[in-house]
Amino acid sequence: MSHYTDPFRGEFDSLEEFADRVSDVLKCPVTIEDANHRLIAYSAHDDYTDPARTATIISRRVPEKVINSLWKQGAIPALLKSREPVRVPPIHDVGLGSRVAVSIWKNDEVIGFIWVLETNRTLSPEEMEWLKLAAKAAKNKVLQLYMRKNKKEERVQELFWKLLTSHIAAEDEIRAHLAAMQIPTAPQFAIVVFRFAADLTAEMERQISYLLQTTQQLPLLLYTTDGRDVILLGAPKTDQPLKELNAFIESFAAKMKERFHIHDVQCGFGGVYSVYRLIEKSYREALAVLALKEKLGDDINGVYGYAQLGIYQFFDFLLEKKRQGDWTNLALEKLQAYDRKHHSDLVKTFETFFDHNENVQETADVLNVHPNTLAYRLKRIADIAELDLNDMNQKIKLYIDIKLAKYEARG
Amino acid sequence: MSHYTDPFRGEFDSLEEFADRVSDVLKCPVTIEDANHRLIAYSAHDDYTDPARTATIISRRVPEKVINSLWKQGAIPALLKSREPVRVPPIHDVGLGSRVAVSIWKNDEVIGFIWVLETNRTLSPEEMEWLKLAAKAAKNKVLQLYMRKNKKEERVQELFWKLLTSHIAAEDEIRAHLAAMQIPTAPQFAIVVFRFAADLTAEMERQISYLLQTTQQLPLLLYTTDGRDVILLGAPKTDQPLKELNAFIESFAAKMKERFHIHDVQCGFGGVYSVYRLIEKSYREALAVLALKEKLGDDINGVYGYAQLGIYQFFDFLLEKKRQGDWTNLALEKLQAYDRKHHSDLVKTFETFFDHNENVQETADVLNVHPNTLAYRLKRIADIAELDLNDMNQKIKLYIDIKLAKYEARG
DNA sequence: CCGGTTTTTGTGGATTTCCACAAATTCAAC
DNA sequence: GTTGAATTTGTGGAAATCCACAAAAACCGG
Repeated sequence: MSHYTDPFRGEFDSLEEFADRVSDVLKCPVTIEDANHRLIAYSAHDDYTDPARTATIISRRVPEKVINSLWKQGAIPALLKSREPVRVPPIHDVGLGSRVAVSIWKNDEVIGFIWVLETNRTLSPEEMEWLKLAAKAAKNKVLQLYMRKNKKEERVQELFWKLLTSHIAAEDEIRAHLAAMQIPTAPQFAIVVFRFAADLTAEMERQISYLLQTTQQLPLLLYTTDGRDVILLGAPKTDQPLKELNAFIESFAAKMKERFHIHDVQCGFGGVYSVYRLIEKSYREALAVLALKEKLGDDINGVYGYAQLGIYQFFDFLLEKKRQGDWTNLALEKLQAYDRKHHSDLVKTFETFFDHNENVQETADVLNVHPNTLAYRLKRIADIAELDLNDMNQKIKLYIDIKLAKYEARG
Repeated sequence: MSHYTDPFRGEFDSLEEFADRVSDVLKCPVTIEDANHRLIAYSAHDDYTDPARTATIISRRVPEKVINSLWKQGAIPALLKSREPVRVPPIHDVGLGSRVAVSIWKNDEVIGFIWVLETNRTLSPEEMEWLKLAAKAAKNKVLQLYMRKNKKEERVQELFWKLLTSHIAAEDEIRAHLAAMQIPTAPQFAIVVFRFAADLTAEMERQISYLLQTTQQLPLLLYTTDGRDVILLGAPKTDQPLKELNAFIESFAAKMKERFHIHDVQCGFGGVYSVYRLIEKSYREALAVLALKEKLGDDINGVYGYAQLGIYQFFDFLLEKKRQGDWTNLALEKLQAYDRKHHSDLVKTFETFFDHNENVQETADVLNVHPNTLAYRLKRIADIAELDLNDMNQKIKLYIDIKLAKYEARG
């Protein structure tokens, strides 16, 4: 291949025009995506496209399950490593026909992809080389798009921070701002905060941003970072927002781990509200979850939502009162005294029992004792602490005091 | 009987001497008690006494069960009504032989009793008249005793109020004061407060005092009144002080009702402590129980001890926070919204379920529904409120918030 | 009034709890 | 060490819970 045969020389008005040109040259449908698999342009006059391409064009982004399978299959990792074109065999599960892709680079960074759908032909090695040229030719156009986006992004971030810090009080004004920036309104939303082990590097930010952009589980309205935190405004769309948020977090964490080998991610989210004025509150609550996780560790493992913190929501408050003095639980003190004297584990037994929803079997398993042993200990606890095991109220108080004591010891 | 045959004329050095005299005249063992059945004097040279009398002399008070049976049998009510001697047939259950008694009066008030044990003879009508004379003759001596007691009583009350209001801080000083007044120290104690419907009348005070003095279930170290409150310093003697206190209260209230027809008695007691400095705290806690009872009514029926208040202990505190704002429970709000819209009772269902210790059967009975209905509703609650029914923590939070809402509505 | 949804009640069976009692084991104090 | 008390484990049967599924009843919007 000699340089004077480059078919992508010259100027193109738009990336659409460019896509059509590539399509003409290779005689295949062509799609151009940005680094986050959002559709930038696609060739128009194509006779055949597979379901995956159709879905991509309709929703202006690559469906998440397609992205997932391309990660699993290895195509995306390969494209992120090398400038060479990659051929992907058909993946029928997700409606992918056979295709060839190449990544678009700027310096050491991938800023987009060109996908060529091999409808009823296979690209020759020479055509593969042409594709590489196409990727180089696309670079500047894609970059321009980036610049424009970044400028807008900056303004959006500024707005987001104003919302997070309650700088705009009037609901109408907030709505006006959001509309001006083309940010859709949502009937309900919550702030989600991911906290990483260390301050975010540019590399990590790119990876996180990539994951967030490609995730379609939870609509994300806004996004920013702060030190080691990533802050999101998520907008659950079902009437079970907590479940949705939890699922999103789990899957995000899992993907961070398996795709980028980043393990140490904590997460919390605040209350789900429908008034934008409460964004700041949701943010505070998300931070409260993270602060509690730091302290309580195991006790609230797997809990991300402020709403699911349960009694821990007001622990700081109770602790304050406890420190003021006049907060005693004689029952607990007696149990502790007994434990100390007889090297027993009554307090822990009770705590575990409640941690496991008063389920005898489960608790006995966790403690490695016979269920009857557990029953015996509970009766013993009732005697020693003068606790009526049929009185939920008293049991709750003891449980809270046990947790509070732990909390106090740490906090 | 002519007046010049009165065998109890003249002076007696002491009540003991007087008792001996009566015993000589009637040829029977004689016991003199004050209005509260405390032993004042008894005749010495008796050949035979029944177990009840022995016990009375040993412990310097009439055993409670003897008093109880004399109330039931009717002797004491009769003695309180009339100045005539009363004959009591043997009550073997409590070791009482046949005896005759007469009350000692001052104006319209009974200030003591003379008991004559009919060992192996029966008093003749004439002797019965002599007994009446004996009662009259005893009056002044008994009164003197009262005066002395009252003076001491005043000083003791003053001390008690100092303790209740934390006017003496040093433990040693408190002990010294108590010792100076012959008040025994106790390893543990708590303040008990009975609150009546209206300010106490002299009449009621006498009745209450009577009951307290004759009660031997719970050792009472100190006693005073304040408006409609009766304040006690009780000293439980077992290692299950709460049970002891509860039993005492139940029995006190029952006796107030059946003997004096006083129904409207509320009661609360504070924490059980072993340091006198904490008397004031226990008092505050007892008052807190009463205040909560006023507000919560049914919710803490049958609860008297501060320790058994459970979560209500910190309800005032939480309410304060709630009123400051930023206290929301979306789960509860959703349930309430659902209830309003569908005229259902999900919130009440959950509350009742927890009130009854998560017992399905019991709750279903109380709500008059099929157990499966309850199960269905709970599942519904879990869906609507996005509540994990296996997570005690979340359930507790919801329960607290439900109670808190009720509490707020009232308080 | 209809048709569909929600709610209540019913049935049956596997599993779990509850309870009382007994045997085995551990612990502590003398 | 021995002894007695406290603790753990075991057994068995009655009762309760859990679960899935189905029929009946109540409710609601058009």
